[in-house]
Amino acid sequence: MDSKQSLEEYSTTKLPAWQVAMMDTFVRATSLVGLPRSIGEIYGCLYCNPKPLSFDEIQDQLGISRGSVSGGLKTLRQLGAIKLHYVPGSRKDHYLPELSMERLVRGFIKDQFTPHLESSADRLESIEVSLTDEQDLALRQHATNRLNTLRTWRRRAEKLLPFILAVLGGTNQLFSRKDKSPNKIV
Amino acid sequence: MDSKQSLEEYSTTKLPAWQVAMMDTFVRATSLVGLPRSIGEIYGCLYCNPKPLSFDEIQDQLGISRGSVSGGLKTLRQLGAIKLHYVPGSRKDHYLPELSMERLVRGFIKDQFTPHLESSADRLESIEVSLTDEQDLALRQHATNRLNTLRTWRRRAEKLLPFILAVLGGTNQLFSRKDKSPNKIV
DNA sequence: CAATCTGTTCAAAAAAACTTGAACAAATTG
DNA sequence: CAATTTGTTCAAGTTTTTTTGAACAGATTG
Repeated sequence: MDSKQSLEEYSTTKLPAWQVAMMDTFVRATSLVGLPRSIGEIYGCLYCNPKPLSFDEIQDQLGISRGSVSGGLKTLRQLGAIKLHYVPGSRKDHYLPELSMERLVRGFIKDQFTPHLESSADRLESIEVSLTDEQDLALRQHATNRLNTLRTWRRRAEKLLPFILAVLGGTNQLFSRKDKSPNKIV
Repeated sequence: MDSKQSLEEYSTTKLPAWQVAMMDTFVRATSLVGLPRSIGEIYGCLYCNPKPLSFDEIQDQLGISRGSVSGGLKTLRQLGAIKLHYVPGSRKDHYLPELSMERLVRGFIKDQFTPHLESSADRLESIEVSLTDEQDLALRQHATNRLNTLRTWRRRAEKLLPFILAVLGGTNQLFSRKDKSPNKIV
């Protein structure tokens, strides 16, 4: 029996064309937002398969290294883009893709954008401080103006995020507001 | 006279701390969206200076190569993030930063996102075609479902863009709609 | 038209990002 | 508890991206 044949062989089962094309879509999307190719491949792989896949099945389908699979799954978990799925009788972890666009985007934003936005608030304040060193008064005034513009930009970016999620989630709750001008945005 | 001293010397005038910090903000922002550091530096440099800068002044302040300045200015022009500013009496090009957040974002989206969105529509159709090769009917059905999900995602992403620009531009025109349900979005 | 000025191009160097796989750790099995 | 299974880590290797600077092209000047 081929029992002890656990060298993955050259594995990499040939995938159907539609799956390759679909995975390509995800690879493009992930590199568009600055994530490595392997992450797009892994998510795409899960997205195409009707059943949850294990670590080994993923590595097998993609033909990439164990290290890449491990790291990719870790990132995807952190982004909330995949979910652990318990499979009775198997010791291995199995994964399913998150299919809600809103949750996918929310995870991405929370992980990749929000931290930057927050730290930038601090950084702008520290610029304000170092501005007191500037001796040239006109220049200092100019810099102050620019700093205020930056603050405005940052505030707007912050306000934008809930909108994006609302539009993507299709919740249509954009208009519930606490203030008195329910039809004004910004 | 020191007339023929046109070797930039070690140039790189020491910049004030606030300018360095402000440029740092832009460098972070540009790498967040996947543009090279030098582009953030150049834009930041223009952003901090009260007067239009020439090629040489930029290179001087930043201490980077002529090639990088040339390439960076080219990209920034293409994104609409800087504007040529004619300076009487000088043969050199001078640049000013675009200061409208809406225009900055619009340029970026138009250049980096829209093309992808458009080509993806075609690509999804070609997946539909290659799907006819799939013999396993259940699998084919599954793939069809997933493909439809992708189409929905793509449509939503497309709808999102005008919203983003509207929020950032502060035009408050989000609610002018042609149909009869003026309070429903998506 | 030779010399200079302004800016671009592109091959090669440097830096950054990604992937690999062998060594490791932890849990489970027999 | 030795052997196996499952997955992680991380140094080294590979690939991709960015930067550099010398050669070039086109204007302008004297």
